[in-house]
Amino acid sequence: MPPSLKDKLDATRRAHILSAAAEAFAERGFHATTIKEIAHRAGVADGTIYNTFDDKEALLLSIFDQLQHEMPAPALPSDLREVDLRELLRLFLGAALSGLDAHEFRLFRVVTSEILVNPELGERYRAELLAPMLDGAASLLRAWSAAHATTLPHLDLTLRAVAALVLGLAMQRALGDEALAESWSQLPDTVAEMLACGIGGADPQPGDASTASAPNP
Amino acid sequence: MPPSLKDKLDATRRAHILSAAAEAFAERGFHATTIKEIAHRAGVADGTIYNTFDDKEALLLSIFDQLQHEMPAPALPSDLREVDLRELLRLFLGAALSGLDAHEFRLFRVVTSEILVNPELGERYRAELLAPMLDGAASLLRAWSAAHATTLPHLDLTLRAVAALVLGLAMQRALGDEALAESWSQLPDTVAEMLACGIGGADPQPGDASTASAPNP
Amino acid sequence: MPPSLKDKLDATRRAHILSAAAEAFAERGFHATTIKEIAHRAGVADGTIYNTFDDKEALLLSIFDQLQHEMPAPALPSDLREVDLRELLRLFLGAALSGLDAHEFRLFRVVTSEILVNPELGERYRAELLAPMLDGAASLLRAWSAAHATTLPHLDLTLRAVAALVLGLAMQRALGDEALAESWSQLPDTVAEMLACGIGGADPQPGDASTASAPNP
Amino acid sequence: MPPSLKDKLDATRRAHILSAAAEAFAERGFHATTIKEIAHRAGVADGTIYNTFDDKEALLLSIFDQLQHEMPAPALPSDLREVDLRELLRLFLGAALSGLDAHEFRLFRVVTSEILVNPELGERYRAELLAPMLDGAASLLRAWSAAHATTLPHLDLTLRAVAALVLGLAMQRALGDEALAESWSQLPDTVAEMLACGIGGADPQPGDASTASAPNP
DNA sequence: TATGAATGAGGTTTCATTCAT
DNA sequence: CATGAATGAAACCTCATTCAT
Repeated sequence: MPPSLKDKLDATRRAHILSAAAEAFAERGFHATTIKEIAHRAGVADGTIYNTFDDKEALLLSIFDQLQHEMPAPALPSDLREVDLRELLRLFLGAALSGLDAHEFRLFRVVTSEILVNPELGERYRAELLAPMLDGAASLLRAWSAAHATTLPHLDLTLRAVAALVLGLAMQRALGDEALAESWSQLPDTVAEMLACGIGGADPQPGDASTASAPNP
Repeated sequence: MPPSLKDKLDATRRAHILSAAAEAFAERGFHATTIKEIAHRAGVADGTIYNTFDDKEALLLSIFDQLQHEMPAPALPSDLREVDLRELLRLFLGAALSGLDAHEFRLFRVVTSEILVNPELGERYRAELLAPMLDGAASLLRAWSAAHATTLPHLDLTLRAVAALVLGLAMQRALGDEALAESWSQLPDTVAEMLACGIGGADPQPGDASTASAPNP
Repeated sequence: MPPSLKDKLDATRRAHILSAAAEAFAERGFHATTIKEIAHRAGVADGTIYNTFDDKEALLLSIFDQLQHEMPAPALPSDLREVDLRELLRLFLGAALSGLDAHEFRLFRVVTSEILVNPELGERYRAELLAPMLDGAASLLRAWSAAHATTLPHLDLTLRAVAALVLGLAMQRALGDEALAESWSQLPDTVAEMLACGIGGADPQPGDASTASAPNP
Repeated sequence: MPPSLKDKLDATRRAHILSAAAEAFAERGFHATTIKEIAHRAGVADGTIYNTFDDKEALLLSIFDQLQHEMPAPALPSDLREVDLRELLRLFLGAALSGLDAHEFRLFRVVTSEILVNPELGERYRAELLAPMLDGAASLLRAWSAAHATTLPHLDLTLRAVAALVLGLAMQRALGDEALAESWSQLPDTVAEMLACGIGGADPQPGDASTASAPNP
């Protein structure tokens, strides 16, 4: 059965209110934002919000869902043998960091802030975002290892370190680090190099034979 | 002039209340914790808290101050030529991660949560914790580079990546990652290796100073 | 555009709450009256009051506004040559004193009490009540002087003295002077005579032998 | 038994605290002034005040007492035949108005404000200040009437009108009327003339009793 | 007697949520 | 289904007063 008109109206209303809520939360934080303010931004009455959402907290959870679904997946080649480790990391980091960038970190800030303090949201964050990401990355790395007939030591910690990099960079930027903001788009490349080759390691990318790469001879 | 009795009593009372507040905040978050609850935990009346602290927010700021002052500095050798990059990173990460560990991440969680949403606290965090840490690390790395007659590319980004690792690992652990909790004490070593030599890089430990450089002899 | 239903409901609610507040203030004074008590008297919840009024102080200011708008103006003949000074004063005092009487001095007491101590209200009192009254009286007396081809010395002080009489009589009555309460309606006449003719001065109203005066037969 | 040292110390302490309270009340009003502030101004601890005064309200009552005792009595000639009505009024008004002036109306404001709203204080004001003043003035006027072999009509209302003038002028000045402030010292004379001779009446001074009367022959 | 920290009742105000219209 | 006024619990904070030192 295709979505009825009612369904479509519902979805539109939902999205409309959610967007108003997101804006408000982003500007003033979750606790400082009142339902009245969200309703005003959305151009509806206070009560109307409660027809669509159970709670003020439900708004935050929905925003969280949205964030989660909008997270882009890295665009990987079908044959992992085509990419070296550095490239793999670059693609992975690129997807993660650009996903955050899209929202200008405003929502990241609000959601992260609540995650740390609201057990329910915290658990969902771990179960629905962090764990799948780590799992995905884990199988990706394993597949890559297999394709390249090599082994990566400390796989678990490595994964967490990569996730930590993403989280930590996002936090620093969310806190107003301007240097990061400016070089955000170059980060995947630079950080991938650093991770793949070690700090101070390897000459930069172009025509570099020494690195882990030695891509497609 | 030595601290008078009054000073000592003041300090004790302060610490007592602050500790109650920290506990309460850690358990329930800043916003969900009421003054009444803190007072109850501290075994004093509501009003008593206001004899020592201006505000509920002042409690949080004081906890922040405490965290800041308790942060250990890395124990470095006087001659940087004695350590290779990996060891340097290990010492640095060790200090940072153990500093966080001491508080079981409860306060880290509360403070970080507010940092993201409270502009005043956010700015202080950046100015008083993050920036000094980055600056300290920057001069450390520069001194090390000089001592080893080498150059580290992307110094700024490298620093931020290291800070990101610390922050990001702390966040993951604060969110309940048990694997991280268990291997927390080994992290400095493993992550330092990873950073110095690259993922999948270099053989473990063996007192290798040349490290990541010359990866494929 | 005629007042909408909403406007009318708003006005009714406003008046209802204001009346409860006025009663409560009148009985217990501004500071001793709690919002809870006003709400109880009005038969609404505490919060409801804040939908209509910003503040506890806003209630007082609104009562003040009401007092101000309800002040009656003296009913003067179109041709001032028709009245002598005594009659002019009588009409003026009559308007002022009956205006106060209407409220049984309960509100006068509360408002006056705060006026003396609350700079904002004090200033408004002076600018919106006292000054216009003095100005109005001043032009009235000037017009009367012109119409009667005479001059009144000390015009400013005279005006202030008349205002003082009104204020002072109101205060004494507000403080519970029963003699004043009983003879309130005769005050305009008697005081006008006193002012126009001097204490112990002049025969009663023209051609009237009956009055109390007839001093030294 | 002469006052012991203890009595003297007590009195000094009392006066000291009272003066601090008066200052504070005058600046900020009774309700806005805290015991802490009074104690600070007096250079003592909060608790010390309670060794001398029962209550915060007792401070106000004591200030009231002080005001009352400091009120100067008019300096009358022993033989009332020497003064005409105008001079009598001048002396009376002079005493009352200069008594108020001495305190710059600051205390008048605070005390009056509370009088209107605090039943106990209101009653004391009427019984201890207003009534004696009216009684004194009444017997004075009666004595004067007898001495001059004349009768004053409306004696009660006249008295209240005179008291009203004093109160009302004080209130206007307390509310910031600058014209009044400037001409304060001339008021007794001008107002006495006005009262004795009628508004617009009589030529200045010369002991003229015929006055304003006979305005329209 | 002076001190001033502790007390805790009580005040104002906010705001998520409900529900009659 | 939208509305938005009403609700009232609950929060933060103040401050007169007490009392151990």
